[in-house]
Amino acid sequence: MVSRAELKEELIKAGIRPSVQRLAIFEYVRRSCQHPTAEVVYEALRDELGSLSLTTVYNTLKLFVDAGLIMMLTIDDTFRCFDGNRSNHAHFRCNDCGKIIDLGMKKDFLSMVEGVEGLAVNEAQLYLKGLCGECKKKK
Amino acid sequence: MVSRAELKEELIKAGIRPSVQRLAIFEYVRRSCQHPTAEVVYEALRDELGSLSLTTVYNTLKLFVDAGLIMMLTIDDTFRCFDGNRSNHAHFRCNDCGKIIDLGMKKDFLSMVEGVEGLAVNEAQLYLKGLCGECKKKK
DNA sequence: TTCACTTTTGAAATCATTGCAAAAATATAA
DNA sequence: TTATATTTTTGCAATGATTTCAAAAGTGAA
Repeated sequence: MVSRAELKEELIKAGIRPSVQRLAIFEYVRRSCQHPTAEVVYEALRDELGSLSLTTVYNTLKLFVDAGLIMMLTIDDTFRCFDGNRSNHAHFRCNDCGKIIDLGMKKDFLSMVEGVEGLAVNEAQLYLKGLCGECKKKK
Repeated sequence: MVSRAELKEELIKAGIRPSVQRLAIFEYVRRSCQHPTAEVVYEALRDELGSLSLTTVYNTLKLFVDAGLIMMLTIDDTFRCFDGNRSNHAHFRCNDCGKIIDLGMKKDFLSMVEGVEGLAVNEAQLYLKGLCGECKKKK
């Protein structure tokens, strides 16, 4: 697991001062295997930090996204969630239980897209939707 | 171009009664080469129809999405827009001018994703973001 | 310590979307 | 046709995630 010191270093490298709140939020999102919303991050850290403002969580997550440290997912149109996993991966959302699953993705998947010449692509998100294994069985 | 009669037939086949509003909204989204929001559809059709409610536009677009007739895009996290193009395609959004561009996509792009076994995938959206040709030049 | 700058905070505002119940339109039955 | 049932549309109010804003707290430099 990535140490807190390494995460701190990473923030500094990105030109972000590692305040207590920022480091805690960064750590939480990076280590989470779920895909937390701002609200979830807030609920999880408010006690640990003694005090925390939801506004800070929103601002900080936006700061990280702009710096390219984490990703914002819009796979579910009713809420935004965040992903600290920086490997090349796709996302699957179950339409029944709402679960979001990470899926591996080959590096050259952009070769599947026609017409990218002339565009400067610097972010790619592949969203798959349907039924997960368990929900498929239930039906 | 698809005729109005064909569009009407398509609604009926999907089990949707082709009211005046529904047909107009369906026609608009299907024929648009842009990716209109509910608001844009509303502004475009309110005069043509004499009267129209924004609520109707929202309800109707949802109806079409649920029936699989059109797609809802969440590529821009600040608004939802709709796409009546039913070919297999990806979307690129320019971070500078906000333009959304359709890109062709090969049919077997799912072969690039690992771990889809066991999942029933029935929708896929590939979102690319970056700078379009014009905005790249400007910089 | 003082000063300038950055970060956090909470309350209020925003705004896209939805809920709801009445009105209008349309289909069905008699 | 007329009466009745069902579907669709409408406008307004409510919702709720996200942002704005200005004040308070924290931090680093001199």
